[in-house]
Amino acid sequence: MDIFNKYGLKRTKTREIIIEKLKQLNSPISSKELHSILVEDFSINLATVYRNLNTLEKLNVIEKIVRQDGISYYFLSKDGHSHYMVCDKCNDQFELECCPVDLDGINKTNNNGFKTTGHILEIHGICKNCQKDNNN
Amino acid sequence: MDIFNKYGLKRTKTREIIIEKLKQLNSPISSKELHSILVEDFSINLATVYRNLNTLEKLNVIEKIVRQDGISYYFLSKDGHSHYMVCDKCNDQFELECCPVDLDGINKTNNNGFKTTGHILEIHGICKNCQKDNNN
DNA sequence: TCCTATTTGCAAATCATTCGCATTTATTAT
DNA sequence: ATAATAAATGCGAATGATTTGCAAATAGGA
Repeated sequence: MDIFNKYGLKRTKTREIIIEKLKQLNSPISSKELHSILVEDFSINLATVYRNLNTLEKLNVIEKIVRQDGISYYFLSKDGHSHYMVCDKCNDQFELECCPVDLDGINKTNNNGFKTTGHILEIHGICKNCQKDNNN
Repeated sequence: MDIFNKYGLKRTKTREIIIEKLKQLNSPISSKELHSILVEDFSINLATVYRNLNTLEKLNVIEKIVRQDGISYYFLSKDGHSHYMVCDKCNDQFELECCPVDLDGINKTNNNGFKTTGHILEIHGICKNCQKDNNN
Protein backbone atom coordinates (compact mmCIF):
# COMPACT_ATOMS: atom_id res chain seq x y z
CA MET A 1 0.00 0.00 0.00
CA ASP A 2 1.50 3.30 -0.94
CA ILE A 3 2.07 6.27 1.31
CA PHE A 4 -0.91 8.24 0.07
CA ASN A 5 -3.30 5.41 0.57
CA LYS A 6 -1.92 4.81 4.01
CA TYR A 7 -3.22 8.20 5.12
CA GLY A 8 -6.47 8.07 3.20
CA LEU A 9 -5.10 10.30 0.47
CA LYS A 10 -5.25 9.78 -3.25
CA ARG A 11 -2.52 9.29 -5.78
CA THR A 12 -3.45 11.99 -8.24
CA LYS A 13 -1.85 13.07 -11.49
CA THR A 14 -1.07 16.44 -9.91
CA ARG A 15 0.89 14.86 -7.10
CA GLU A 16 2.81 12.67 -9.46
CA ILE A 17 3.96 15.53 -11.64
CA ILE A 18 4.85 17.67 -8.64
CA ILE A 19 7.01 14.93 -7.18
CA GLU A 20 8.46 14.19 -10.60
CA LYS A 21 9.41 17.83 -11.17
CA LEU A 22 10.94 18.19 -7.72
CA LYS A 23 13.01 15.11 -8.45
CA GLN A 24 14.23 16.61 -11.72
CA LEU A 25 15.02 19.96 -10.16
CA ASN A 26 16.77 18.54 -7.12
CA SER A 27 16.92 21.97 -5.54
CA PRO A 28 14.51 23.99 -3.38
CA ILE A 29 11.81 25.82 -5.32
CA SER A 30 8.93 28.06 -4.31
CA SER A 31 5.28 27.24 -4.88
CA LYS A 32 4.88 29.97 -7.45
CA GLU A 33 8.02 29.06 -9.36
CA LEU A 34 7.01 25.43 -9.41
CA HIS A 35 3.53 26.35 -10.58
CA SER A 36 4.81 28.50 -13.41
CA ILE A 37 7.04 25.67 -14.60
CA LEU A 38 4.23 23.12 -14.41
CA VAL A 39 1.63 25.21 -16.24
CA GLU A 40 3.85 25.14 -19.28
CA ASP A 41 2.91 21.47 -19.71
CA PHE A 42 -0.18 20.88 -17.62
CA SER A 43 -3.31 22.71 -16.65
CA ILE A 44 -2.87 23.11 -12.93
CA ASN A 45 -4.06 25.69 -10.46
CA LEU A 46 -1.74 27.63 -8.18
CA ALA A 47 -3.84 26.85 -5.10
CA THR A 48 -3.55 23.18 -5.94
CA VAL A 49 0.21 23.42 -6.00
CA TYR A 50 0.17 25.11 -2.61
CA ARG A 51 -2.17 22.48 -1.21
CA ASN A 52 -0.16 19.58 -2.53
CA LEU A 53 3.14 20.94 -1.34
CA ASN A 54 1.64 21.26 2.11
CA THR A 55 0.29 17.74 1.99
CA LEU A 56 3.54 16.26 0.74
CA GLU A 57 5.41 18.06 3.47
CA LYS A 58 3.16 16.61 6.15
CA LEU A 59 3.82 13.16 4.73
CA ASN A 60 7.55 13.93 4.88
CA VAL A 61 7.83 13.25 1.17
CA ILE A 62 9.23 16.75 0.75
CA GLU A 63 10.76 19.34 3.04
CA LYS A 64 10.16 23.04 3.37
CA ILE A 65 12.53 25.84 4.18
CA VAL A 66 11.58 29.47 4.63
CA ARG A 67 14.33 31.63 3.18
CA GLN A 68 15.28 35.14 4.17
CA ASP A 69 13.03 36.49 1.42
CA GLY A 70 10.13 35.19 3.51
CA ILE A 71 9.13 32.66 0.86
CA SER A 72 8.76 28.91 1.35
CA TYR A 73 10.92 26.62 -0.76
CA TYR A 74 10.31 22.90 -1.14
CA PHE A 75 12.51 19.99 -2.07
CA LEU A 76 12.33 16.22 -2.09
CA SER A 77 13.37 14.66 1.21
CA LYS A 78 16.67 12.87 1.22
CA ASP A 79 18.44 10.66 3.69
CA GLY A 80 19.87 12.95 6.31
CA HIS A 81 19.27 16.66 5.97
CA SER A 82 20.72 19.21 3.63
CA HIS A 83 21.75 22.83 3.55
CA TYR A 84 22.24 25.24 0.71
CA MET A 85 24.39 28.14 -0.30
CA VAL A 86 22.26 30.85 -1.87
CA CYS A 87 23.62 33.52 -4.18
CA ASP A 88 22.44 36.95 -3.04
CA LYS A 89 22.46 38.19 -6.62
CA CYS A 90 20.97 35.47 -8.82
CA ASN A 91 19.43 33.26 -6.12
CA ASP A 92 21.15 30.24 -7.56
CA GLN A 93 21.63 27.46 -5.02
CA PHE A 94 24.30 24.93 -4.21
CA GLU A 95 23.83 22.06 -1.85
CA LEU A 96 26.46 21.71 0.86
CA GLU A 97 28.52 18.53 0.81
CA CYS A 98 27.96 18.04 4.49
CA CYS A 99 26.44 19.71 7.50
CA PRO A 100 28.89 22.17 9.07
CA VAL A 101 26.98 22.60 12.31
CA ASP A 102 28.48 21.26 15.49
CA LEU A 103 25.38 19.97 17.26
CA ASP A 104 27.24 18.27 20.09
CA GLY A 105 29.06 21.47 20.80
CA ILE A 106 25.79 23.36 20.94
CA ASN A 107 24.36 21.12 23.60
CA LYS A 108 27.54 21.09 25.60
CA THR A 109 28.03 24.84 25.58
CA ASN A 110 24.40 25.85 26.08
CA ASN A 111 23.27 23.81 29.02
CA ASN A 112 19.90 25.50 29.31
CA GLY A 113 17.86 22.31 29.18
CA PHE A 114 16.81 23.00 25.61
CA LYS A 115 16.23 19.79 23.66
CA THR A 116 17.27 20.42 20.05
CA THR A 117 15.26 18.69 17.36
CA GLY A 118 16.63 20.27 14.21
CA HIS A 119 18.18 23.31 12.65
CA ILE A 120 17.97 25.60 9.67
CA LEU A 121 21.17 26.80 8.04
CA GLU A 122 21.51 28.96 5.00
CA ILE A 123 24.81 30.18 3.64
CA HIS A 124 24.74 33.51 1.84
CA GLY A 125 27.20 34.84 -0.64
CA ILE A 126 27.96 35.47 -4.27
CA CYS A 127 28.28 32.65 -6.74
CA LYS A 128 31.15 32.24 -9.18
CA ASN A 129 29.20 33.65 -12.11
CA CYS A 130 27.95 36.75 -10.33
CA GLN A 131 31.46 37.51 -9.14
CA LYS A 132 32.56 38.02 -12.75
CA ASP A 133 29.45 39.82 -13.91
CA ASN A 134 30.10 42.97 -11.95
CA ASN A 135 26.98 44.26 -13.62
CA ASN A 136 23.59 43.97 -11.87
CA MET B 1 27.36 63.95 14.21
CA ASP B 2 25.08 61.07 14.93
CA ILE B 3 24.30 58.21 12.62
CA PHE B 4 20.88 59.51 11.61
CA ASN B 5 22.16 62.89 10.72
CA LYS B 6 24.98 61.37 8.74
CA TYR B 7 22.47 59.92 6.30
CA GLY B 8 20.13 62.91 6.23
CA LEU B 9 17.71 61.22 8.61
CA LYS B 10 16.13 62.64 11.71
CA ARG B 11 16.42 61.58 15.29
CA THR B 12 12.75 61.21 16.13
CA LYS B 13 11.08 60.18 19.34
CA THR B 14 9.76 57.08 17.57
CA ARG B 15 13.22 55.91 16.65
CA GLU B 16 14.50 56.49 20.14
CA ILE B 17 11.80 54.42 21.79
CA ILE B 18 12.17 51.63 19.23
CA ILE B 19 15.89 51.39 19.84
CA GLU B 20 15.35 51.70 23.58
CA LYS B 21 12.83 48.87 23.62
CA LEU B 22 15.00 46.60 21.47
CA LYS B 23 17.82 47.22 23.90
CA GLN B 24 15.63 46.26 26.84
CA LEU B 25 14.31 43.13 25.14
CA ASN B 26 17.69 41.96 23.91
CA SER B 27 16.02 39.27 21.79
CA PRO B 28 14.53 39.19 18.28
CA ILE B 29 10.99 40.54 18.06
CA SER B 30 8.55 40.95 15.18
CA SER B 31 7.23 44.30 13.98
CA LYS B 32 3.73 43.54 15.23
CA GLU B 33 4.85 42.33 18.64
CA LEU B 34 7.06 45.37 19.04
CA HIS B 35 4.23 47.64 18.00
CA SER B 36 1.79 46.11 20.45
CA ILE B 37 4.27 46.57 23.27
CA LEU B 38 4.98 50.16 22.31
CA VAL B 39 1.34 51.24 21.96
CA GLU B 40 0.86 50.48 25.62
CA ASP B 41 2.90 53.58 26.42
CA PHE B 42 3.01 55.66 23.25
CA SER B 43 0.75 56.53 20.40
CA ILE B 44 2.53 54.99 17.46
CA ASN B 45 1.33 53.58 14.18
CA LEU B 46 2.11 50.07 12.99
CA ALA B 47 3.29 51.28 9.59
CA THR B 48 5.69 53.62 11.34
CA VAL B 49 7.18 50.73 13.26
CA TYR B 50 7.63 48.80 10.02
CA ARG B 51 9.23 51.79 8.33
CA ASN B 52 11.59 52.50 11.18
CA LEU B 53 12.68 48.91 11.55
CA ASN B 54 13.51 48.90 7.85
CA THR B 55 15.41 52.14 8.17
CA LEU B 56 17.35 51.02 11.22
CA GLU B 57 18.25 47.80 9.49
CA LYS B 58 19.65 49.66 6.50
CA LEU B 59 21.78 51.71 8.87
CA ASN B 60 22.97 48.46 10.46
CA VAL B 61 21.73 49.66 13.81
CA ILE B 62 19.57 46.56 14.00
CA GLU B 63 19.50 43.19 12.26
CA LYS B 64 16.68 41.20 10.76
CA ILE B 65 16.13 37.49 10.61
CA VAL B 66 13.26 35.76 8.85
CA ARG B 67 12.17 32.77 10.90
CA GLN B 68 10.53 29.59 9.66
CA ASP B 69 7.14 31.12 10.45
CA GLY B 70 7.83 33.53 7.59
CA ILE B 71 7.88 36.54 9.89
CA SER B 72 10.73 39.05 10.24
CA TYR B 73 12.32 39.48 13.64
CA TYR B 74 14.57 42.38 14.57
CA PHE B 75 17.23 42.83 17.17
CA LEU B 76 19.91 45.35 18.06
CA SER B 77 23.20 44.70 16.27
CA LYS B 78 26.00 43.38 18.41
CA ASP B 79 29.69 42.81 17.89
CA GLY B 80 29.96 39.62 15.89
CA HIS B 81 26.82 37.83 14.90
CA SER B 82 24.40 35.77 16.90
CA HIS B 83 22.18 32.74 16.55
CA TYR B 84 19.18 31.62 18.52
CA MET B 85 17.52 28.46 19.69
CA VAL B 86 13.78 28.75 19.22
CA CYS B 87 11.25 26.66 21.11
CA ASP B 88 8.79 25.07 18.69
CA LYS B 89 6.05 25.20 21.31
CA CYS B 90 6.25 28.56 23.05
CA ASN B 91 8.56 30.38 20.64
CA ASP B 92 10.82 31.40 23.47
CA GLN B 93 14.36 32.16 22.35
CA PHE B 94 17.84 31.57 23.69
CA GLU B 95 20.93 33.12 22.26
CA LEU B 96 23.74 30.69 21.47
CA GLU B 97 26.96 31.17 23.37
CA CYS B 98 28.95 30.95 20.19
CA CYS B 99 28.59 30.23 16.50
CA PRO B 100 28.68 26.49 15.85
CA VAL B 101 29.15 26.77 12.10
CA ASP B 102 32.45 25.69 10.61
CA LEU B 103 32.90 28.33 7.93
CA ASP B 104 36.41 27.30 6.97
CA GLY B 105 35.21 23.77 6.50
CA ILE B 106 32.45 24.97 4.22
CA ASN B 107 34.82 26.75 1.92
CA LYS B 108 37.29 23.91 1.87
CA THR B 109 34.73 21.20 1.18
CA ASN B 110 32.62 23.08 -1.34
CA ASN B 111 35.10 24.46 -3.80
CA ASN B 112 32.53 25.82 -6.20
CA GLY B 113 33.89 29.34 -6.31
CA PHE B 114 31.10 30.61 -4.09
CA LYS B 115 32.19 33.56 -1.96
CA THR B 116 30.37 33.33 1.36
CA THR B 117 29.34 36.58 3.00
CA GLY B 118 27.19 35.35 5.86
CA HIS B 119 24.86 32.72 7.15
CA ILE B 120 21.57 32.19 8.91
CA LEU B 121 21.31 29.51 11.56
CA GLU B 122 18.32 28.71 13.68
CA ILE B 123 18.23 25.86 16.16
CA HIS B 124 14.83 24.28 16.73
CA GLY B 125 13.71 22.29 19.70
CA ILE B 126 11.74 22.28 22.90
CA CYS B 127 12.68 24.47 25.82
CA LYS B 128 13.05 23.23 29.37
CA ASN B 129 9.63 24.51 30.42
CA CYS B 130 7.71 23.03 27.52
CA GLN B 131 9.34 19.66 28.13
CA LYS B 132 7.65 19.43 31.53
CA ASP B 133 4.33 20.86 30.43
CA ASN B 134 3.36 17.93 28.32
CA ASN B 135 0.14 19.79 27.80
CA ASN B 136 -0.30 22.12 24.79
C1' DT C 1 11.09 81.86 13.98
C1' DC C 2 10.84 80.17 9.12
C1' DC C 3 11.84 76.84 5.52
C1' DT C 4 12.27 72.43 3.70
C1' DA C 5 13.10 67.68 3.82
C1' DT C 6 11.96 63.86 6.54
C1' DT C 7 8.36 61.43 9.33
C1' DT C 8 4.09 60.10 10.63
C1' DG C 9 -0.75 58.44 10.51
C1' DC C 10 -4.20 56.47 7.96
C1' DA C 11 -6.18 53.97 4.51
C1' DA C 12 -5.56 51.52 0.49
C1' DA C 13 -2.53 48.37 -2.10
C1' DT C 14 0.43 44.30 -2.52
C1' DC C 15 2.14 39.70 -2.17
C1' DA C 16 2.32 35.06 -0.56
C1' DT C 17 -0.66 31.84 1.11
C1' DT C 18 -5.10 29.83 2.62
C1' DC C 19 -10.02 28.87 2.39
C1' DG C 20 -15.00 28.05 0.96
C1' DC C 21 -17.62 25.79 -2.09
C1' DA C 22 -19.26 23.61 -6.16
C1' DT C 23 -17.41 20.25 -9.45
C1' DT C 24 -14.40 16.51 -10.71
C1' DT C 25 -11.81 12.35 -9.80
C1' DA C 26 -9.58 8.32 -7.46
C1' DT C 27 -10.86 4.37 -4.72
C1' DT C 28 -13.52 0.82 -2.72
C1' DA C 29 -17.32 -1.92 -2.32
C1' DT C 30 -21.04 -3.88 -5.23
C1' DA D 1 -17.22 -2.50 -14.91
C1' DT D 2 -20.38 0.54 -12.09
C1' DA D 3 -22.02 3.10 -8.31
C1' DA D 4 -21.06 5.33 -4.01
C1' DT D 5 -18.27 8.52 -1.54
C1' DA D 6 -14.40 10.73 0.32
C1' DA D 7 -10.65 13.38 -1.33
C1' DA D 8 -8.80 16.65 -4.81
C1' DT D 9 -9.31 20.48 -7.90
C1' DG D 10 -10.44 25.13 -9.83
C1' DC D 11 -11.72 29.55 -8.98
C1' DG D 12 -12.50 33.49 -6.59
C1' DA D 13 -12.59 35.56 -2.26
C1' DA D 14 -10.30 36.01 2.31
C1' DT D 15 -6.24 36.46 5.23
C1' DG D 16 -2.12 38.23 7.30
C1' DA D 17 2.30 40.47 6.98
C1' DT D 18 4.30 44.21 4.94
C1' DT D 19 4.48 48.30 1.86
C1' DT D 20 2.92 52.55 -0.19
C1' DG D 21 0.59 57.11 -1.48
C1' DC D 22 -0.62 61.25 0.28
C1' DA D 23 -1.69 64.95 3.29
C1' DA D 24 -0.52 66.71 7.84
C1' DA D 25 3.10 67.04 11.50
C1' DT D 26 7.80 67.73 12.90
C1' DA D 27 12.99 67.99 13.27
C1' DG D 28 17.05 70.67 12.32
C1' DG D 29 19.35 74.18 10.00
C1' DA D 30 19.41 79.15 8.33
